[in-house]
Amino acid sequence: MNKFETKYNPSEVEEKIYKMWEEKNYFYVKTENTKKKYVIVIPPPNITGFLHMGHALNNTIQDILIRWKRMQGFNALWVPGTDHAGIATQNVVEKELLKKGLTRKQLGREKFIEEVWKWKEEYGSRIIYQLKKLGASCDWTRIRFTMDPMLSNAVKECFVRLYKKGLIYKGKRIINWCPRCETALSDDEVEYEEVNSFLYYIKYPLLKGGFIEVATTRPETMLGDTAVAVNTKDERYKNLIGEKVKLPFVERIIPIIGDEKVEIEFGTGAVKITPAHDPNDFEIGQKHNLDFVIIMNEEGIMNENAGKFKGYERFECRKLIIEELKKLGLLSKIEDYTTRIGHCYRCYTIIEPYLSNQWFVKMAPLAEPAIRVAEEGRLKFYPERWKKVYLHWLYNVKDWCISRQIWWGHRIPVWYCENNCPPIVEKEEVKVCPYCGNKKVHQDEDVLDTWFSSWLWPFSVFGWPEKTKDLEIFYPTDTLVTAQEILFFWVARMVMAGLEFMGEIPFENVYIHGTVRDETGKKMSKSLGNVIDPVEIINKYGADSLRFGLISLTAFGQDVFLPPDFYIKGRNFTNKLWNASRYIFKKCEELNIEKVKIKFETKNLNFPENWILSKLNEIIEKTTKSLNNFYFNESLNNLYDFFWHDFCDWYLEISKVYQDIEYLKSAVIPVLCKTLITSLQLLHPFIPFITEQIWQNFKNVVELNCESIVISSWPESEKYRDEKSIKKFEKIKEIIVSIRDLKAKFEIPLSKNIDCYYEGEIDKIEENIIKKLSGVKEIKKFDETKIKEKNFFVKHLSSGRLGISFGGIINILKEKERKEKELEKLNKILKEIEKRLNNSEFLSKAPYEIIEKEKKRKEEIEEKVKNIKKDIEFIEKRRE
RNA sequence: GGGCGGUUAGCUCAGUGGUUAGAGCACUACCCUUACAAGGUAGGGGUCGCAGGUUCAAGUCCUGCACCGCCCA
Repeated sequence: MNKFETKYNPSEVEEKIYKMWEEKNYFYVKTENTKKKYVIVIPPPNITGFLHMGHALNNTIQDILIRWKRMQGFNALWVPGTDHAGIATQNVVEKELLKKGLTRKQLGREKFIEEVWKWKEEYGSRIIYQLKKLGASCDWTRIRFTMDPMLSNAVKECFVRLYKKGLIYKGKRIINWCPRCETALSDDEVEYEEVNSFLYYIKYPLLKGGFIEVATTRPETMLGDTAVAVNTKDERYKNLIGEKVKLPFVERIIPIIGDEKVEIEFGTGAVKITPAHDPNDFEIGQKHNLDFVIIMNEEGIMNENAGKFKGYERFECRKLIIEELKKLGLLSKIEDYTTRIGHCYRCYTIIEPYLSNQWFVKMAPLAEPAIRVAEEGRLKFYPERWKKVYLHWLYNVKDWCISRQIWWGHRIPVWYCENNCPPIVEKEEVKVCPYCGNKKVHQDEDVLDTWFSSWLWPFSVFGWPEKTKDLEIFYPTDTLVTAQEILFFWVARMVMAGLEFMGEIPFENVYIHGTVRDETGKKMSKSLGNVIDPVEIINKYGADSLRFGLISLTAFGQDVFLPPDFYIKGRNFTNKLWNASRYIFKKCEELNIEKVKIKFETKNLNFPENWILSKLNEIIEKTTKSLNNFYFNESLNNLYDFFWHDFCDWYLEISKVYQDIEYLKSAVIPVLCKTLITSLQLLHPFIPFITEQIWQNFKNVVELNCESIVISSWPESEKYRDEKSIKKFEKIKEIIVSIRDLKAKFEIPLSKNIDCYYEGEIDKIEENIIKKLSGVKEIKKFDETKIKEKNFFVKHLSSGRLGISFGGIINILKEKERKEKELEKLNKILKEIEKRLNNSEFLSKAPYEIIEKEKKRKEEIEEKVKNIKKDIEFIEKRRE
């Protein structure tokens, strides 16, 4: 027989077990249609990333689903992969280069991209290996990267198709520009933050003499003003519409225009219009045919249009302008003002609204079907409230800016001919202009937004646009597990792409889990220094402890505030699981049973066996039900209670009572093993490593018919419930707890065997159990004459009087107080029940079962009250 | 400004209208009982944010308010 280590060593076991799983290929899924499939595609982590708590939660949930479905007999496929994360990765590599004193521009495009690939090969899979540490049961043979040739092909195909459909266009628009990354960003990639700023009131000289005063938060943009606008209805300014203003510094003559979009209440009611540096002004500029003057370069440095301010950085320029305006007497006042400022989501630099020629996806036609599938309920959200958020975004969706002025990413598949022919949009490289035959063609310099590849993920991973077998069998996928942060970036766009290119939603269920925060509710971030590193926890306490803690604390779709010691519950539980298993294992060995059968008849079993088997069936049903509803914490916490309390505290202890070797061999050991093995299976999706290790240890002892728990069958309820045994168990439980309670009150150690006296009927089995579990030498027939003895104490139970002789001293006053408190509480409840039962409306409106329940409750509580009164009476007599 | 979530034990959180509102950690007392001291036994600790309302019945549903957090404009 194999050995069962005394101590469970997670770090050692977990590594070994994961290796075994990989060697056995359990996570590999054949491309075949013979079984029902269940597919999840991973939200591909960024190649620059390290595993953090958010990933840990996200991937644990996916692993639970996949392991559970695999055990249920599904062809359960979890596709892993990573995302090339254009801007983020480029930033990281640029920083590395800077250490060597190099910039990407010095290196040139080709060399730089080589460097990024090198970096990717070296570090880009870190996070994937960390997922293995977590226990993620992905099919690693299907690992994908958004820049793999296959996925790049999908990106090109998508671009070309949308272009030909007229859904991709190039246009001069105001976009969000990051002057540090030197690229355009989509609206979703901008993070807004409220800041305390100032509102500057500036006097603009009128050509005819006098001034018009405008208010702005960004005075430096005045250099690019091409109009001043007032509301057409604003009586103060009506007569000024059509007049001219001479712009200070650049001396441009600009008109005063009227537009109903101008807010009369804001500032002075007159606003400066900078069409090349503000989205609202851009619209007004287009409408009124204004000039568009760009005043800074791509790095945020003022250009020649800024006149004497050329060469100054934008915020430095602001300071200078204010100084100059003051000197000229044109700055009338500065007010405090809170405003929201956009920041780059990758480097947090303040975004510059910037007029630029970029590629866009026309979103409205794509959004329409994506709206419909959610409205019709074909696409389901868990929790459902996210549906509203998703729809709101889609109802108001704006065109998506997809070109990025960086080098790392999918280069835009568009070529331009020197002869000003129309753009050539092709998947393959274009060498000759198809319009004029000119060989002088060049490809667009820009690359595509990373999300332009991610939105194809659920089918690009299977080889789309090729009609692969994988694509046919595994698309659409089943469940997407993600965090709320990328609902728009990613989820909504995947739905659009899925419907557009595959004609079907990419997944049926979207489970959105909460954000992991620290214990004060802040997001975990390196800069705040409040991160709990999951890898560190895994190394110290094991992935199972980490997973247990995370899942147990994360309620359905709720954010979780993680205390630093959140893993303790899991660590303690795995310890318990290990030791209970070890005990059962040793018992099997001791009894020298060839191989324990865990399939057996429930006839001829005693009540404790029937009771725990009834409980086992109950927990199977509960767990499956909770998992079906994505109630992960509920299922895990129920399993915890069942295993620790019902099984270990009660059944396992009861099993130690039996002396009858035959019954032990034929009933007790099989019941122990069956309950343990089934529990392991139910727990396996949550804590895969330890359950597998125990399974392996038991393989030679119990008839398991399966070499690994990973591929064992999910337990099915046998619908077994033995009410008589449950009642019997409740009876002895009351007796045992009462004796323990009395012993505690008298400060008698539980281990010290005493005699007790009991009035009710008990059989031999019950008697033995009570004796062992409450530390009683003998249970004697209740003796009336004993009551008068000074060291005899009585408690009134529902099944009869219980008495013990004691040697110590009880604080009888305190005990009486406690009883009276309990009595008071029960009386209060009793009154409420009586009130309810006397209420004719309750009797006529409440369901029958509830009324019956209340009646039963009343009887039970009355019984308890009666017994407590007797207890009090007894204590009072004793005092005399 | 619009929307969403939260407010339950000292802390972190469960609680899907119907028993006396639960768990883990922390706390108190006793116990090294041959699976487990990362344990066992027994316990203490709550006007469920506030104010109304609906209902036979509200921690749970509705309205308002307060505070915390998030999203969108």
